[in-house]
Amino acid sequence: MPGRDTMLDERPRVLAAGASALARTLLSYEPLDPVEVRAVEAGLGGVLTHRAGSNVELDGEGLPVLVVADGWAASVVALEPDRRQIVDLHLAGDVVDMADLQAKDLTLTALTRLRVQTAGGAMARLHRLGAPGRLGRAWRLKQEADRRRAVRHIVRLGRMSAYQRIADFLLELQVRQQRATGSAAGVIDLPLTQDVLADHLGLSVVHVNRVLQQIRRDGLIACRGARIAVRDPARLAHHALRA
Amino acid sequence: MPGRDTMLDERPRVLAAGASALARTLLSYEPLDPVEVRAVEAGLGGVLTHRAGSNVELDGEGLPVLVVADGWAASVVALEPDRRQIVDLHLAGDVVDMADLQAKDLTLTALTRLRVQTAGGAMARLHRLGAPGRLGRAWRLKQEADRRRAVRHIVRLGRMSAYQRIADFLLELQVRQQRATGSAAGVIDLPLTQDVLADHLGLSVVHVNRVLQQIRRDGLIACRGARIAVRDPARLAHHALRA
DNA sequence: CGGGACCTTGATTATCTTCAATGCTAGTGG
DNA sequence: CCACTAGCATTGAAGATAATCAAGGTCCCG
Repeated sequence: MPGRDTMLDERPRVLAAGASALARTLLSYEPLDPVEVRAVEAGLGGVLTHRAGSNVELDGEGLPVLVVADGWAASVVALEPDRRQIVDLHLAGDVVDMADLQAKDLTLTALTRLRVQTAGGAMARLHRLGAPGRLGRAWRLKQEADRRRAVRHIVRLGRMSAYQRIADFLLELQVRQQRATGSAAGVIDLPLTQDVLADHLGLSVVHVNRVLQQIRRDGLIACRGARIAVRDPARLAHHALRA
Repeated sequence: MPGRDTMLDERPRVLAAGASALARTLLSYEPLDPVEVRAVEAGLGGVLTHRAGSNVELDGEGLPVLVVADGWAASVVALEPDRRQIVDLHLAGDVVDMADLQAKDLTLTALTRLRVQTAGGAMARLHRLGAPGRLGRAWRLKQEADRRRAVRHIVRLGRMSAYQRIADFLLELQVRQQRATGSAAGVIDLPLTQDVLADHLGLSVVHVNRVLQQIRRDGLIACRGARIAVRDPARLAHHALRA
């Protein structure tokens, strides 16, 4: 089968109007005026760039709140060598509270070239303590969405077949990317190895490979490099629930 | 092994008989003086009792923060009829933020006779926004522990065998119960049906049954009704990691 | 050209589910 | 007191799903 796949995909992402992924994400939850949007972007610190495969460490003393500007990161629990669980995937527009990563054996790893920004004091406070107003509400909605996502992932791991897990994961990803980068519906950017997918979805690489092929053969998706086209969203959603 | 140690002796190891499970739990994270303990208990509202099997609904308008006084509750995601995932188990001393349960198809169910208290305004604020002082710190530590527990559960579901899942779950439970009720080490109170266990651990009832027997036959635990005795904690812990 | 990272494939095996009974115990009403 | 039921634990047999093992294959890069 000519399934040609991934590799580092370093095209500069096309972001309309210069809006950051975080701002886009927040806007997708709550209408914000330009002043509030600027407040968000002004609240972000310098950009740190990490190579794919490197761990994001905290050199400073505080426990900053990070925002993913670009690229993919993962919260990883290492078990025996060659055995790990990717607890969560973080992509552009996501907020990562490093305080939650203090748990031993839980590390933040760059899966692709990764750019993160530290959230300044005001933003970190907004994140940890909440804030009134539309901005606070947008942020709160984002946090609630993340908690729902965690629940969804537990359901995936606990009660879904491999086919369902992958279908459901792709659907979730599509929505997330639409929110964060305003990407077109029906298109998913997935610059991850099947190995990473496997460790996130609790499956073996081989099985992920086979099931992905099955989903393609079923005409639900089509792959071209790191890009996935959702051919039949309705049927994909249907299979995520029962199949 | 009661190591005699001045630092340890400052911590109230033996708790007052009438202390609530919540107070006990918080004390297990941070030494609190009697005034602070009373503040916690004064911050709790009336007790609501639920029959086993009933759902905990919100009759009032607000989204209260609940504290489990007694019994077991579960956050349940219902899939098809006869298919569900128990996302989390709540036992005495646990704090349940009903705001997190607003997600559709996520309900709070009483697994046994259940008594819950609403956390009054001050306590709810402390929960949602944090607070300074030892009390705030204790609460924050409890919340962090809960987040670590969620991560641990994802690892269980994603990367552990049935044997490991059950062993690891029992170990976690033992520690939780020691914290909340000061129960003896090596004893677990588990008034849950194997059905519930299965839906929490992502397994079938039949398999839970067989694996439990295996663990018993291996001499790691012994069961007498709803009471489990941990016969060999070290080996149980070992099997939770690699078996 | 050789090596490395990743995807793909086939064969084999293990783990776990499903189906279908069978006990067991406690509660209920006659 | 005794069926009688309901809920739960247990068993066996059969089958499905997914893991593991072991190669190849492709593409890219130094």
